[in-house]
Amino acid sequence: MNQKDSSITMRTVAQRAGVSYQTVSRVINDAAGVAPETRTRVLAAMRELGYRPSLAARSLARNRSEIVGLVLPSSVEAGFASAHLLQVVGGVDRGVSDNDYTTLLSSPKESETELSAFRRLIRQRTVDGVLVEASMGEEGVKLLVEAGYPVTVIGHTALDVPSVCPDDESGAYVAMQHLLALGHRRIAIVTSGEGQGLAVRARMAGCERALADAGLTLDQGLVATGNWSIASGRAAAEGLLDREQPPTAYFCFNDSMAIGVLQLLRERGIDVPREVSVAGFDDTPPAPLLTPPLTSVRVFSAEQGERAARTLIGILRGMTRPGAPVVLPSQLVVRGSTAPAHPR
Amino acid sequence: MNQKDSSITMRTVAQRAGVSYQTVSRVINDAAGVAPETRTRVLAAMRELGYRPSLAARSLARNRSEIVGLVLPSSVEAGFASAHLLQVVGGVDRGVSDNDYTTLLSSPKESETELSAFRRLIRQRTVDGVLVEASMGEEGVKLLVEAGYPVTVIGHTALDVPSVCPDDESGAYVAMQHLLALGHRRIAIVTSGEGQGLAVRARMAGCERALADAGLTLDQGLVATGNWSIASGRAAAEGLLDREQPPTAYFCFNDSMAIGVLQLLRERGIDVPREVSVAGFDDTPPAPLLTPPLTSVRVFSAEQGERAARTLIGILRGMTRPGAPVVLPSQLVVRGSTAPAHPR
DNA sequence: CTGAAAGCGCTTACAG
DNA sequence: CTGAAAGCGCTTACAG
Repeated sequence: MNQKDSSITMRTVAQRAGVSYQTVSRVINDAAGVAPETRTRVLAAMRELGYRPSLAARSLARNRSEIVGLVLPSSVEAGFASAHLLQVVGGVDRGVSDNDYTTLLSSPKESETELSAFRRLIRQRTVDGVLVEASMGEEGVKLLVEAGYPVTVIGHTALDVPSVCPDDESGAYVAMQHLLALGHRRIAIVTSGEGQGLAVRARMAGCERALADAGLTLDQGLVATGNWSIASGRAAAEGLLDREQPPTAYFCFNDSMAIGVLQLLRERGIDVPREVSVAGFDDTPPAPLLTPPLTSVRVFSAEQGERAARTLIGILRGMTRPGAPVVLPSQLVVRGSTAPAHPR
Repeated sequence: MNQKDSSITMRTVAQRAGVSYQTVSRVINDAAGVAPETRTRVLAAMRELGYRPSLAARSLARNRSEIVGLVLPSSVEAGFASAHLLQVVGGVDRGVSDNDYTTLLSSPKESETELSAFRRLIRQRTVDGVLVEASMGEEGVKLLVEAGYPVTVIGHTALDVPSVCPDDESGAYVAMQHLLALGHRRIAIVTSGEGQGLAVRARMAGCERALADAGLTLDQGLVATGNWSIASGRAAAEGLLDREQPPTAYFCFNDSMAIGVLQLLRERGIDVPREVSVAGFDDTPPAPLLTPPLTSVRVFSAEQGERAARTLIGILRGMTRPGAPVVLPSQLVVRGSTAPAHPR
């Protein structure tokens, strides 16, 4: 039997319960003013018939769908980011479905610009609001806002829309403090010039605060700029090793660049962590598997997604006012790649 | 201006174009029998007004939504699988949106059973068909089929539903052949007893075929059974090392177990690949980063998702008959963890 | 080739 | 507390 298009509608239920179908609607929507006895009868009829309301009809009548869009970068070249993105997806879906909403996916087609994912969502008119992963950029967010959609960003944004982001500043602060506490004084910072500008700035601020707390200031000569890739981490290390006084520790703003640093140090015969310490950021799945296992800053991606979903739905329901960014704590995971500074 | 609930409906467009709104409908649906001149006028009106049809209304009237569901395991503990799953998501979304469908996500809430993801989808009645990732199991697929939904499985299934799966048999065959060609004769196989039964069987069959081609047969004493985890890989290696004639190579049915094997061999001071070779399966992101980089069998997850999406939509459109499983080729990626057998 | 009618399955005021 | 009416924005036969 094909239950799917079984024409068990509100009418069927109403007949069986001996009421009008409007009353069935009331029961479904928990509207006040239904006699308890009637309600019971209707609920029984619904159960017996296996009635399931049509979302399409409901959406049409109410002018909302209880579906939220989720815009993500295309996964094709996600690489390491995959763990983060998938956690975000999982967290979002949890937050969304716990609130009896549903998640509609939208990522850009390869053949099109990144904005296509946003345009498709707008064109379809099927979602009530949209969650946007920060690396999708801000143009699309603007389009959504102009089109009248409530939006929540998962990650950092400079726009005036609600967002849920990790505490990059204190994550970097704690990592830097860790290296300082191990006695390191020449700590290289491997940052990136591409994308994620706000996160980079926050991390840098955390570094400077830790240095300041230790009575030090940032030595620009120890700052190298990569592009998040392993290769750029290698290049950064290569440049820094040429210094008269090479660093005794490297703090990289993501794990990939830390991996590049580790690779180059190994090739140069420099032992980590005995001679030099290395720390990363993001705590990606490979981190614990490297040789040595990588000390890194963990961000809670699933929690970010879930909080963002709850925030958005709160706004959709008129229960929350859009407010300041929600900042979730990050956490330093200490592993074998960091150790006390080599006594000179 | 809030474009979202702008009441630009078919009526508005019709007025502007000076036709009835049914004619607008015809134009939108590319129905035959509209005067070219009229069509042009309607299209112009649509563009000028920025008209976007309501998916909800259309779904209600046509009794289909052009939305497909995607059921995935919850990502909370996905770990390495995350790369595979995210690739699947990306591939699915590509295949789906290229066909002007949309992807609705459904993964089980933590608090509920795995079946909840399926039940929610069925209850909501909002999708036309469903894509199911194989690790979700077969119970849910049965529920969907009973409820009348066309289903396509991404991965292996014993059920009689369309599916798209990797060629595990030939992947394992090629990996085994690679080890044999390197001169290995005592090759341990580290398999798993949990889940993925069909994939395991296919991989085992591939191993046996490679052995047979080399005039050998499978030595059951060299088969160890883990549970996909790193720890179980370690345990497997530990057991095998105790043999009088320990293996000279390990072929593990996933990368995690291969990582466990690598870890244990290192602790025992056994050099990979000089003394012993190790190969994995799945080619997860950490594989190239290990010490030594891991030889592994790559499966094309994004392609699986995309093909599955196209298959399902073909069926929904009545253009494809559900047929035999689509089998996508796998590929051996040779890296530093495999080398010629140590001459005795 | 185009218009008028009926209906998809709900919700939302409006009476009573 | 419950029913009858109108409408959400489309599609689908049915006339002409």
